[in-house]
This record gives sequence, structure tokens and C-alpha cells, in this order.
Amino acid sequence: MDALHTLTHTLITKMASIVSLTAEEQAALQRLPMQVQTLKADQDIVREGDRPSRCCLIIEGFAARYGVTEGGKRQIYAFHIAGEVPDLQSLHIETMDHSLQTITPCQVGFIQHEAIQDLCVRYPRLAAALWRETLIDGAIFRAWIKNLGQRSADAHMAHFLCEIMSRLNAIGRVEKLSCAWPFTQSEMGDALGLSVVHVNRVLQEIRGAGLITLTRDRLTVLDWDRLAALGEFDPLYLHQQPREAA
Amino acid sequence: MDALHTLTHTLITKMASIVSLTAEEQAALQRLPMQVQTLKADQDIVREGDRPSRCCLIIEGFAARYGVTEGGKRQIYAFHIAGEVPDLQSLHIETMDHSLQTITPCQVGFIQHEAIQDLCVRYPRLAAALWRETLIDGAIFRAWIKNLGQRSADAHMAHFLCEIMSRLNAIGRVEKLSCAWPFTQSEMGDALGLSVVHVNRVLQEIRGAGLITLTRDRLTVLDWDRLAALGEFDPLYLHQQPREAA
DNA sequence: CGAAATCTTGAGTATAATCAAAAACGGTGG
DNA sequence: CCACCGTTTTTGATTATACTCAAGATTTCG
Repeated sequence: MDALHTLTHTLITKMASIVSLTAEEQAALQRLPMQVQTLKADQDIVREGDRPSRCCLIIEGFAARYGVTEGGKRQIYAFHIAGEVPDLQSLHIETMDHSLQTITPCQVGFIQHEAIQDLCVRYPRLAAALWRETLIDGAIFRAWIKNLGQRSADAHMAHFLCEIMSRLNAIGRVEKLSCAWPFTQSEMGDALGLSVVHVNRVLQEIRGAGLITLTRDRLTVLDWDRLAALGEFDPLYLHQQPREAA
Repeated sequence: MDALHTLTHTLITKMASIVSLTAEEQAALQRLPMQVQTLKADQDIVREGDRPSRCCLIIEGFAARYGVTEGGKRQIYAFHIAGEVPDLQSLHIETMDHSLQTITPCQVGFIQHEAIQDLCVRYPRLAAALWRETLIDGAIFRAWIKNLGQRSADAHMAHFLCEIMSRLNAIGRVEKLSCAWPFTQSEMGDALGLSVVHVNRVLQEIRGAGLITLTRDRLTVLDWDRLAALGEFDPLYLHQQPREAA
């Protein structure tokens, strides 16, 4: 009971950051039946073509949504962090048009579609909050499109670094402009549409300019303002609740 | 009354293609108060930073959503056709993080957020259908990300041509693999992240290969299979109702 | 400790951007 | 109907950004 509470807590915190929950709504969320599972890194959770009957809440760890071209090249569409439900869309779109996998070891909770549907009919405010989440997803996609279409590799990278740190900050995972960094350069390349080699060179440039420190598992931003300026990063599109800047 | 019926008809047709409407739901849609307006080409409908109190249904014409970089470069995120509501997201996200403009002269209908909210609470199936629309929006964004990140300019262009024609086909605007084409090469460039010059060269290549005929205002596909193969076009992501292929 | 994955560096290449200017087109007003 | 203007399309030449290939260094993990 206590353990379960800790688990659903991830979701409640998230929802509470969107709408202020009534006691009843919070209780309904807590009652959501969830099957918890621990996954290794680089494991597919759902695949293109699947017709899932449940959604997946990330309790701990990082995940990525991606698609593959006929030539075998992978494009990552989004990274997901604790508290997010990366495949909420499967609630209303039967067939998956892309895949979802873990990036790090993850603890995930699976919730049956029916249970969420029930919740949505009974609590329209929760439905709206979930809908809103998927809309913010869309906003992030648009930001990525702008990065891919119009910005140079270094600006794109700077924007990406800012986005991840902002989102981690929103769930309290940033301390003194420093956060966990789970991505390999190859994964960053697949996300930014750049070759590994170029990712490496761009990162060295940004490091050399004194903007960041980046090791295999930790990112520290040394000069947020200049990094944000380089990436033209305006966090509006994340539509986060007010909280002091990262 | 008759004229109004014709107007809301666009929306009803659209919704009916997603869920089979009961008489009551159809009546509710028909009752939606809508302020109809005719707009010239290249007019902003909503702008980044706005906090709209209504959504915009495209009754006739083409529109585009876009953002602008600090350097003044425009990235188009999506094109919208008759029957679509390009700013549905404003229902749940207060501040616009991008702009919406007409591409051609348009007839649009504005519907107050409240009216849609009411509809959603009263008819959960309609709410789900609208939510689904925004999710398909997201699916199209992902397809664009894949195009931008992983495909060559000619494959990207081929995919784009296929997407537009497929979507027009779904609303019955394609006849013998031929449809209206409202986009300038400059607009295509802003959408595909290519310079106008390169758009021009890529189009000539695709024309030269005998895949399409493209004039200022009409696209005709001469060899759908080869065009789709070039663009690796798989219409799954559009999640359209079954209808014979374009 | 050893194997595999990841990161780094160098050299040559390709794709697409930029710059510049001419040709074609579309709409307007005389 | 035609002349004119602005926009759009087209062509050519040059440049830049990022890719590919290849190989060595380093880190991670079993």
C-alpha cells in the first residue's frame, strides 16, 4: 500500500502541476490499477504496428520514441522523463506509428486504457489535463522541427541541452545547473539528425566556449544565458508551471 | 439556416469520418455557434503570444502554422486544409507558441472555446474525436521530424507531395491523382527546411524522373508507386479511415 | 582483465546554402 | 487588350556545413 503510494505519486505530482487536484480527483488517481515493471536499458516497450491496450507511465528512468527509415536510420522524436506517459496517444489511436524504448534502466507502470477512459469520463478536468499533456508533446515536436529546419548544428544542440535541463528542472532533478545525462552521443545524433562525428565536434565547440561541462553521465551548464542565447531557447513552448528558472 | 448548414457541414463531415455520429451528436455539432469570416491570402489568424478565446475551423482554403527564428527565418510546422481546426490546442494551452496564417484566401469559422468545452463535457465521444485530431497532428509532426532528420531533399519532397495528396484525397479533393496545389516554392522551402533554389532543383529532378507534373496551381502524380517509394511514404501515420488509395 | 561500446581525431567528399541575375508568370490599371 | 510591376521560378557559379570513411584512444561492463 505504501509502496504503491510511492509509485502513483509520480503521476499525482505530475497532474497536480497541471491542475490543482481535488481530494476526490487525487483519490481517483491513487486508485488507478497499475502494473509496475522494471526494464533494462535499450528495451522496446511498444513497437510500430502494435495495438496496445494500456499506457505506460515512466516512474523512473529515461525513454525515447523513435522511428526507423528503410535505410535503417533511426530518428528519435522525443525523450521522456519520470512522470510522463509517452504513449498516451494509444488511448485514441489504435495502431502505433512509431516505437518506444528505454534509454536507461526504467521503472514503468502500465495502466489499462479502460481505466484511463473511465477516469476521463468521470473527471473531465483530469481528461483535460491529459489532453493538455499530449498537446505539449506536440509543442515540443514543433520546437524540434524548427531546430531541424532552420538552426545550425550548434544552435540546435544548445537548444536541446536547454530543453532537457528545463524539463528535468520542472520535476526537481536539477541542482545548481547540473543534472543527470543519460544520452550517448549516438543517441543525441539520432535525435538531432546529425552524425555521431558531428555531434562530437559540436559538443567540443560548446564545451570550448565555456558554456557547459558534459561527461558521460552528467551535464553542468556553466553559463545558462549564453547557452540559451546560442540555442535561441525560449521555454514558453514547454508550457510549464511557474518555477524559478533553471 | 440553409447557408449555416452548409458551413457546419465541413465540421460534421470531418467528425463523421472519425466516429459514427448519433443524431443527437450531429445536432449538437450543427448547433455550434460559429462566426464565419472570409480572409485574404497571407493573413495571420492568430499570432505567437496571443491568448485566443476561440478556435478556427477552415471551411475552405489552405492555412499554415509557423514560427520564426531570431534571424527571421520562417519554419512552417504544418499545412491545414478544409475541415481542420489548426488551433484546437488553444483549447487547453493558454498562450500560442506559434502563429497561424492563411496561404490562400480562406473561409474560416470561429467557435468560442466555451462552446467546445461544453460539447466535450456533454459528448465524451466528440471530445475523444477532437483529442484524436490533435494526436494525429502530432503524428504528422513526427513524420516531418523524420523527413528533416533522416531523409535526403528529394525523398523529403516526395514524402511531402504524397502527404498533401493523401490528405486532400481523404476529403474528396483528388481526381485521377490530380489536386489543387496552393504552395509557392518558397513556402515549400520553409516547410521542408530547404532553400528556394534547392526546392526548385529537387522539383525538376522529380519532374524529370516522370513522377509528377507540377504547375503553380496543380499537382498531378504520374507514378504514385514510384513517388511513394522515393519518399518512403506509408500513410499509416495519417490514421485515415479506409478509402481507396489515392 | 578483456571485449565491446563509445568517444575522438583526421582527411576527403557530398549535399545543400548562398549569391547573383535572368526569365517567366500573374495581376492591375490605363 | 496591352504594358507594366512585383512575385515567383529558373539557371549558373561558388561556398559552407555536415557526412563518410577510417583508425586510434578511452571508457564501460561482464
